[in-house]
Amino acid sequence: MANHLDSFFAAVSDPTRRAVIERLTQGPAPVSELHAPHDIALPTFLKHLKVLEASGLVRSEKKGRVRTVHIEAAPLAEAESWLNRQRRIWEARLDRLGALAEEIERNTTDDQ
Amino acid sequence: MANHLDSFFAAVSDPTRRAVIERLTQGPAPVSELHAPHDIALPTFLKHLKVLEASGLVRSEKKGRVRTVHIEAAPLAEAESWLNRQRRIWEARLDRLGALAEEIERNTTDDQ
DNA sequence: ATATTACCTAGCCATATGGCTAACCATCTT
DNA sequence: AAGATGGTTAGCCATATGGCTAGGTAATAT
Repeated sequence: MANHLDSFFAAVSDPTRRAVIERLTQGPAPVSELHAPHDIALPTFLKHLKVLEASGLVRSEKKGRVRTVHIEAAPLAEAESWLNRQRRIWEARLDRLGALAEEIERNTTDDQ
Repeated sequence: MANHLDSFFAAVSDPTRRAVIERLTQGPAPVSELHAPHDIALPTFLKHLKVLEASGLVRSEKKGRVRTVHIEAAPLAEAESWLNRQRRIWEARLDRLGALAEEIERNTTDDQ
């Protein structure tokens, strides 16, 4: 039952990891470059990368001594789709409520 | 710097809490009804509700002894927007890459 | 007046998370 | 061959998270 969404949303709930994602939308980058702007120790940063990779949001290959990381679009789209679905259901319900309110309004007016 | 997105994504990274959200898109509900389908103790469930409420995804009012919970749309839209933005940037980059590839293709063909 | 219902608080427990340092490869550079 | 660079592993620590039980309180139903 453990959903993709679990690990995706968890991955993206951390500001450091979101920053990495934002950087990676601009194109792939080696670990050291991704690490540079963040004021935390490298091993700590590597943990974040592992979380991202485990969630499927990111992949990486090592060539020589440098590991290059790139973003993976599918999980992003999946999460977006879930949010979109929820919002649409919610809005549809609001519409029905609106229609109901109008109807009540009409009836009430008729009755008077 | 602590972003709204932090607590939102964290809130939504748990399957129990996502289920609650899904239920609430259908309309408001009292705590006991929200709790019913989940096989966990009430106090545990209440913690989940607190997380949701702290993230701004949900609000509730108590009347008599029953507390009614309803969903709040704004944070949902905000998160969706972040995801959407990332995906669009990423896709735009792919398009540029595609154009570049085409151009290279053209030049290579011309040169031969 | 009592019992039931609906929720809340407190407190315990195990595991997960995000941070660190220290030490260790492995690959380039010089 | 030595040194510097880029990444990795191991292990420690504090706090957060998700679960539980036990024991409230306040409102309604009998």
